[in-house]
Amino acid sequence: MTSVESGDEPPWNPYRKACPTRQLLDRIGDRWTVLVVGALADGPRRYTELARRIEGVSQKMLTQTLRALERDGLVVRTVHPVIPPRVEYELSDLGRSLLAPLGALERWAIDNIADVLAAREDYDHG
Amino acid sequence: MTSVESGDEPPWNPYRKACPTRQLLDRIGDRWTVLVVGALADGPRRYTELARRIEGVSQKMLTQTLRALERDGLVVRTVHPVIPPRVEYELSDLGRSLLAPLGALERWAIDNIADVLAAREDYDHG
DNA sequence: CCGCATCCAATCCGATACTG
DNA sequence: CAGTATCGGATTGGATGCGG
Repeated sequence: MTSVESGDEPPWNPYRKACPTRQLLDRIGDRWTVLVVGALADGPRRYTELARRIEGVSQKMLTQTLRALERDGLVVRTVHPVIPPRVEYELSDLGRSLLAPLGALERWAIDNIADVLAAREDYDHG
Repeated sequence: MTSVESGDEPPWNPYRKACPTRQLLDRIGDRWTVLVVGALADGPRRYTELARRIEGVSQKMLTQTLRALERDGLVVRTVHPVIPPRVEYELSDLGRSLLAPLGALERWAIDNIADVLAAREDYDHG
């Protein structure tokens, strides 16, 4: 239990649990968050639309992910009081501002996936 | 740069399991990968040095994360045959190229964490 | 149409003990 | 110093059924 943590470390130190980067990573780290944000990039979508568009997501995880995004102010949920219910989700300004860094990551993935797969092949066989 | 397509869908569709973005997210999605990469940003580090620097990581997870990064060609592991053993880890060129998009994400986190926390507060109390 | 509740299997991960 | 091996609690997440 030797605490290396000196009580006055800067809050952005990524090794502290309360740091922004850590919190963001905890949010986008899960399997679905980034996919949902991406699916909302083009504009508002209905619940069923998202479920159909994001291959493999279960109702449970889609709902859970949308709630978490809504809670963090990244997604706005609008309920239209009609029958049958119509619920639309769209990115907030904050949510849209996340698209740029996410896009950079996607760009990296596309540009470098071949190298990564090749390295994996080498590692497993060599 | 060869594509990894299988079937008729485009390889960059993030909803396909084999897509680069999905694979990258699976890699950086876990709790420790990004922290380890960050801890190696300044140069080579020894195993124990990393363990000490990354607060809260267990031996098991540190080793596991380093192996995964090595397998993907993002980290280079060098064993110096001396007693006691000396093992150094450092980012490869590929690994270093990941620092930019990761940095963009970190900047977003720092710039927007306050808004996220405020939204959370609203959601929980309102 | 939207989404919550429950069950349950799979996985993750920290703790602990041991090794060259 | 730099790991490996194993156990068990905690978490994740899919499947299913129900409710507004």
